[in-house]
Amino acid sequence: MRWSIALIPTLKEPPADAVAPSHILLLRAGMIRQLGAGAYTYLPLGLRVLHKASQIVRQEMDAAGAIELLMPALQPIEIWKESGRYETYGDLLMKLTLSGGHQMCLGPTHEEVMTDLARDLINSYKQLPITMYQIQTKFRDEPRPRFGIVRTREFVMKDAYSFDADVAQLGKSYDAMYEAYCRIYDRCGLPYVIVEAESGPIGGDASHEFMVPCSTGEDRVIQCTACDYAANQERAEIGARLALATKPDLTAPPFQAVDTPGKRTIRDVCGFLKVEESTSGKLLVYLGDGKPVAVLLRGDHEANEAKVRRAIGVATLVPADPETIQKATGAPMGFLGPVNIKIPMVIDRAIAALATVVVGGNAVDVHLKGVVPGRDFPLDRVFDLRNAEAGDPCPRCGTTMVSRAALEIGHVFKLGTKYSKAMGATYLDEKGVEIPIIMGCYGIGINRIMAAAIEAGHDDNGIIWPLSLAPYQVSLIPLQVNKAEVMDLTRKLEQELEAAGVDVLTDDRDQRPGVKFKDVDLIGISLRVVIGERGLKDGSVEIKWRHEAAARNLPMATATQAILAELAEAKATHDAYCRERISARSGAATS
RNA sequence: CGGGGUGUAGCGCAGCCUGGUUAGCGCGCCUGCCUUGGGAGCAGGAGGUCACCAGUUCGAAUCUGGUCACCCCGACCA
Repeated sequence: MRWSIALIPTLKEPPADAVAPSHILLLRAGMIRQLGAGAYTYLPLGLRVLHKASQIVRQEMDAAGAIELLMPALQPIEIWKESGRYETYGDLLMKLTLSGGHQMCLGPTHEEVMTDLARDLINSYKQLPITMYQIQTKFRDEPRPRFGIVRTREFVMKDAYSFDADVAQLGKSYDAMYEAYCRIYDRCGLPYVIVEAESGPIGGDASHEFMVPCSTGEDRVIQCTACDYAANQERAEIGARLALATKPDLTAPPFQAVDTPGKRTIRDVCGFLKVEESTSGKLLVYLGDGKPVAVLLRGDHEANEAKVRRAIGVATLVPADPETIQKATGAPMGFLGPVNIKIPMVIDRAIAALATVVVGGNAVDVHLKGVVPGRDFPLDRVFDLRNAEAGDPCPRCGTTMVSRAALEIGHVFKLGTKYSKAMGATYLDEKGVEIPIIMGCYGIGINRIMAAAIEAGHDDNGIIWPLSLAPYQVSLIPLQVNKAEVMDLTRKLEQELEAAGVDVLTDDRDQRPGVKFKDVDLIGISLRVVIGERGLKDGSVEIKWRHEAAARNLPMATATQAILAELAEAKATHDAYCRERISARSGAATS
C-alpha cells in the first residue's frame, strides 16, 4: 500500500475528548473516528488491525475444533422471553419495534439464538460434543460508553458455545477453549493475566477471565506476589491472617454508650470519636431471599455480596430498605451494631479479629465504644465476607496480594443447563433418556484486543504494535521521492517484499523526513526501512524496529533477503515464546 | 440515573464576565518560492448556520429559558 493513496489522517495534537492512551493514539494514528458515543468508524488502518486479530482468533478456534457459523444480530424478542433474560438483562438489551409492531432486539450476545439452533439440530448424544463460534458485531445499550473503543455500544465479539453430554465432557470443551484463548493472547503478544471470576450456578472453577493490566482497566485484579493465585475482586478470597487474637479479652472494661448526634457515616463517627476507621465496625442489613440478615464488617471494608450470599446460603441478596432496617434493628441506618441484634448475623473475619471495636448502638444518635467481639456479641458465624484489597493475604499461600486495574479481553464460562432447560434443548442418551444439553460460552472482545495491545504497547511517539497485529509489518520510507535512484530501489523492495507475502506500507509522500518518521512511529509499524540518498552513496538502506532504539544499515543489494530474514527471526523468536508457554501450561491443570 | 464539565473551521484553543466594525490565534489544508535524516521558513489563500430552538434588545457567539450532543466521576456492566 502506498501512503499517497491510503486514507491515514494522522493528528499532531491529541483530541480533547480522549483520555485513555489507546483512545488518544487510535485517533491520532488515523485508525478510528468517532460517530457518536460508543460508536466508531474503523478507518482502513484500524480495520486491518481488527482483521489481523480476528484472523488469529479464527485460526485458533478452528485448531481447537470449534466450527464457525454466523448468526443474525437481529433477534426476535420471543427467545429472550423464553430464556427469562428479557427481564434480567434489562435496559442493556437494545430493543426495537419494526413496522406492524413486531418487537425485536439487537443481540448483545447469542446464547438464546444458539440454544434455539441446538434444540433444532441436536437430538442425539452421538452429535456431542460440539463447539460453534462466530465473529460478529454485538449491540449493548451501555449506560456509559467509555475510553474510546474499550466500552462501546457496538463492538465485534467472537462468541463460542459448547454443547456437551455431561459435566466431564464440558470440562474438556472448556479446557480446549481455555487453551485456545491462551494461544490467541500469546500470539497477540498481550501481557495477560488469567483470573478466577464469579461463576454463577456451577460454582468452583467454572469461569475465568483474561485480563490485561493497564491504567484504564475497568476491573480490579487481585494477585498473589508469590504464587500464581489471581482473581477478580468480585471473586478473590482472602487468606486467614496468622496468629491473630482468637480469644476475647474478658478482662477488658465493659463497653460504654456515647452520644454521636447526627454521625451516621463511618468517617463522621470515627472522626468525632477520634478512632481509626479500621477499628470501627459497620452493620449492613440485606434481604436474603426476602428475610432480613445482618452483615458485620470492619468500617473501612466493603461487603462482597457474592460471598455473603454463599455464606448464608441464599439465592438472592439485596440491600434492605430503610423501613425494613428500622423494623429489624430498632434503629435507623447509621446507628446499627451487633450488640443484642435480633436478626441473624454473619461476621467478617477481619472484625472478629479485633480486640475492641466502635459500633452502632441500635438507637438513634448512639454508638458503643470498647465493644469486645466474642464477649459482647457472639462469634459463631464468622466468614470471609469482604472484597479483597491490596495487602490482604493470599488464600493459597498467605503471601501479600496486590491489586491492579485491568481490562477484560476474554471470558470463558461454564453455563450448565440454564438455557437448555429454559428453552428445551435436549438430547437422547444411549438409553433413550431425554437430557438437557450442558453448555459453555466463551467470549473475546476483538476491539479490546486492539485497545489492550496499545494500552500495553506505546511510547511518547505513538503505538508499538506487536508484529502479529501491526496493520503493516514493514514501512518503506523513501526520503527523496523525486530522485529516481531512491524510488527505483523503493519500488524494487516493495515489489519483492509483497511478493514474499509481507504487508508493506510505502510512504511515497513528498514530505520532509521528520514528518514521515513521526507519522510512521505514531501508527506503530513494526519494521521501518529508510531509503535515502545518504545511504545509497555507500550502498546501504537503514532498518529499525519500532520497539528498539537503534537503527542498523543493510547492504542495498541484498536488502530484501535481509529484511525477510529479520522478519523471519522475529517471528521465530515469538513462535518459540508461544511454544514455551504452551509447554509450561501443559504441566499445570487448567480447570 | 446522580454529580461535574464542554459545545466557536478538520484538530487544539481565545473571545462570553462588561452585548456594538468584517469572530480571532496555532496546527492542518490549497498556491507559489525555498528547504529536505526527526512534525522547517516566507508570501498569498480557502474554510464558520459561534450545537439547536425560543426569548430579551435598536443590535446576541456574548444576557435569559429550554432542548440536544459529547467528555469526566459515581451507580450499572449475563
